[in-house]
Amino acid sequence: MEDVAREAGVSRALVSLVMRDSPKVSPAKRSAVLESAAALGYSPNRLASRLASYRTNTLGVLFLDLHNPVFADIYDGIADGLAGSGNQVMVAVGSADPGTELEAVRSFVDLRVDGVILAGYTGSPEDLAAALRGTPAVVITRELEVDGVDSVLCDDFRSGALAVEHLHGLGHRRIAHVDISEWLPYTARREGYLWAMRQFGLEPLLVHSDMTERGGRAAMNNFLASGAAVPTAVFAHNDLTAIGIMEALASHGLAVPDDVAVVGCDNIEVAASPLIGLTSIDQHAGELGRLAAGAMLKRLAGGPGPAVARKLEPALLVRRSTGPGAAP
Amino acid sequence: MEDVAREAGVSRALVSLVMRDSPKVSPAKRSAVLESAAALGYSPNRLASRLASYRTNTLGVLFLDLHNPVFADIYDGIADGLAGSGNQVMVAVGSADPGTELEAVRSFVDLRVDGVILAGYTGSPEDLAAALRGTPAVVITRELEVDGVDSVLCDDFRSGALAVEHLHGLGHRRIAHVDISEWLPYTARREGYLWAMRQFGLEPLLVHSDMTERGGRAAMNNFLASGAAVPTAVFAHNDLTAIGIMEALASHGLAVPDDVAVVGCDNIEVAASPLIGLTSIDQHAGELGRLAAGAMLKRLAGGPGPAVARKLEPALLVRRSTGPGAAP
DNA sequence: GTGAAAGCGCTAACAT
DNA sequence: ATGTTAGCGCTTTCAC
Repeated sequence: MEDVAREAGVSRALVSLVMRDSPKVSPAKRSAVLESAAALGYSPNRLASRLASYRTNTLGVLFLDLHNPVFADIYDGIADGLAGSGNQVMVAVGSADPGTELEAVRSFVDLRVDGVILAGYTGSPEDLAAALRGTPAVVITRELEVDGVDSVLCDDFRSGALAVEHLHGLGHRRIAHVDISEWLPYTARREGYLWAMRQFGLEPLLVHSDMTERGGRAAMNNFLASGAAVPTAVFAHNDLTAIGIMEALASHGLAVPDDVAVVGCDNIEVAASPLIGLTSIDQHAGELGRLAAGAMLKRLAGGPGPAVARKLEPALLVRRSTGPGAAP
Repeated sequence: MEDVAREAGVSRALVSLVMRDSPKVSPAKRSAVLESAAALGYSPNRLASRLASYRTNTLGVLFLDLHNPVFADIYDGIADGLAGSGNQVMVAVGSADPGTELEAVRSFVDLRVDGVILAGYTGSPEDLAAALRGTPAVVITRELEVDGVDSVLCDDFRSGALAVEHLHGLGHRRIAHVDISEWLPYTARREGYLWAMRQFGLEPLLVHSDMTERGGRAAMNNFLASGAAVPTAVFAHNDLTAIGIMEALASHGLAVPDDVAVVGCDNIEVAASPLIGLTSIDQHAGELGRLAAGAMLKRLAGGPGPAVARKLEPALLVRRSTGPGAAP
């Protein structure tokens, strides 16, 4: 920078201004600076500028899992919602390990990102608040009551109820739910399922799995091997699990939807594929990402304040997996 | 940091050493520092430490597309290969826009990451070299001749040839290839296909698409609507495209593999699903990620030098989409 | 093992 | 509009 300034015959401060295209610099000097910068192959060290300016114009986005395509949809929404705001996105990927996500958040905070967007967070509100140290955050898919942390989600309780209502309407009475791990803080879908089952006077049947295709397959295989009476319908926590369930059913010679109807959740792209035809409950992933970006921008502009939550209404999309012929 | 030092009754330098758990500090002082750091809620500003130390212990990873699950496999491989190396990963996502990936690389470089891993890069070698400014890089899925930039890939030419050989062996003679855009630098699969077709004295049939499920569907729909003679087999550039093709065939009442056999590339998880049963050519995505991480670690340790390329042998996985009954 | 001093490369008042 | 002067929070010699 020193060199560029000398080469262009100006001061370092002027170079700094040009690099951030400030309007308060004469066109002549500007082009002179730009020219010698190009000649010297200079580009500003952003670490230094961030350190000095206290502003990084960078948002950290944490994904729980790259394998679930719903996160790609969320990413697109975030990118769309941030477009033109001058903010950069830094992505981190969590993992099954519960400590990893907090580690990633801490890392974002140590890097002084302006805000953190969490697409899925499985830890406690207290741990998150501690890791954030006041950095604004938006959590997608979960409602957290932490100051400065907004929530954007789809009504999970309603999603669970919607699935049961749909299946009940088709005549199903033995409706199972393949859920996630018991200890995860995502309980609303299960509760919606349980609530609706009770409303209809039906006996709930809960099986736990791990949110993956493989997990869904294993859960259903285990169940079928157990010799227990097979339900006529299954509601899975997400589409990946639902697809795994369909695979297990197929490998046991059970037809979908005639023997067993299946409902998933998320409405990932492949669910709509004619090869799969999975009835699913759309969580509006793209819209959630867009809203999260909007909420973050608003908070960045508006300063601290109490948590704001935005909850979307889920939408049932009926496809072949609960289609005609599904009546038991 | 000042405060922590005072609180613990030591100098700032000592705090710095403790924070980087240097071995040259007495256990007593160490715990004293750690304690007061916890009490004061202190955590080091990594921007400052990076600026001062010239080492970020961070690698930038650029993905071309989050929607293709093959990148999740690559990510897992990278994370696995980097585990225990003390390096952090920063992810950025490119997009269709050719400028975006270079922008992301420049951003990584301005942030002074120690190295960049590109999972898919569609630009020119010169542009990449310019954007990197000497930062070490590893490109996955492509061979680039740039100093300091290593390549890790699967033999694409062989993949294309393998697909044709497999289909020819099944008795197919009218074998089409649904390719990517003509201007993209990924031409080897196509060339392998063309070479093998020539070897067998067959007439090639090329259609271009965009690497997505939707694109594959559209390409096949267009083709079927055109009234041209339908090939008995199709080799798609990747699995996503292949699945789209299968969807289009299904919606036109054509059976796979009896009317048309389909071969994909990548061997993504869903290809193996019994619901899809797509014959695919495994590119060893996880292994590519692991190798890329290893190459990066090696380069970080070994300094600059000429480009090194590592090429893996693809593996054909035969499934239902070219299974028995496929003979035309 | 510990402390003092000199930067890392930039931004942000302030004065001109 | 442009130059000057201090830092940002940490790491790093280098003496003690």
